[in-house]
Amino acid sequence: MAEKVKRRKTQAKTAIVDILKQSTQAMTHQDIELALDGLCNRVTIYRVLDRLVKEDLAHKLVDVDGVTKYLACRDCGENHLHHHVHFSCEQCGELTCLYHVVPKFTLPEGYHLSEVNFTVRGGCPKCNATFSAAE
Amino acid sequence: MAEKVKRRKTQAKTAIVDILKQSTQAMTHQDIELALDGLCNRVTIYRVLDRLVKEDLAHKLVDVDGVTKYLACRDCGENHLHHHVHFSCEQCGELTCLYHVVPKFTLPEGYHLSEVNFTVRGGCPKCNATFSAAE
DNA sequence: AGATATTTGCAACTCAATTGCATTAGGAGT
DNA sequence: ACTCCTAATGCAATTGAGTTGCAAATATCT
Repeated sequence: MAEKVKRRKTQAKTAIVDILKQSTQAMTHQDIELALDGLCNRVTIYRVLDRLVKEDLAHKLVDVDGVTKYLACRDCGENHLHHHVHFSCEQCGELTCLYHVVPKFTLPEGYHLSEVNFTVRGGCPKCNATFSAAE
Repeated sequence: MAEKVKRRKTQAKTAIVDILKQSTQAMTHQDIELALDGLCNRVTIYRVLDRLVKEDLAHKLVDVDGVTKYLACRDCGENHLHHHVHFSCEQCGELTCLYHVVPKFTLPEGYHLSEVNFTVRGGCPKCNATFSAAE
């Protein structure tokens, strides 16, 4: 489990980290590719993202519809866990972290927990507002 | 939103429903294809599964690693919601429903909830037992 | 600057899932 | 049982996300 490889600070990595940090929502590989505007190859993006996840600089998470998205790590505790709820809006498609919404539950005897993925789908405040207005 | 189409009871559909009902865990398309043993085409399986989900006879859910799986509907309330926790075992890969584990949480003002996907990853009792024994 | 291991680009590939279209087969009405 | 209509199926081709092998480029250390 020990990190053996010496990571390098490359153009692609720096750019991708910047893009992720600037986004308030989780981004798909495609989103990132678009934002990079040809700075590097598609494959490189995949590889950089993998590395970022390994280095605990980003989270990889899967939306309710199976789309994988990436998110810059922000004040994740020591354990790098995402115990809070992820909200996926049906209208605008945004996937955001509700950092302060942490569900309470207890697993039955015999289960051991290592990772959690809580995703809630529905309408976000922004879309609900325009939706109500249109009615 | 009204169902316009007249659904038909076909060989493929009956077989797939049976297979799903007999399984205690969520199944991938591949699992089902294997169980069907050539009874119908791959594409038909996809289409039948889509129909089953539309008819509220099955749930489609995505594992933490992005693998989509299907599950027969069992005593789902009127709303067909899966508010309970899904447990995904890291060792054996099984995805099971913990029907009695329902997390408590409250969304902030302005959010509207329509669907929920709670997946917890870790070790299931069966695997934890063998794991401990091996140590 | 030179050595070395990491990172990148490219092309080819895998795998899940979808689509168009012609054919088959439920099932409702006669 | 026969006919008709439409849903459902099979097949082949396609899409799209993600991966892999390998040679070339480049970051980092001395």
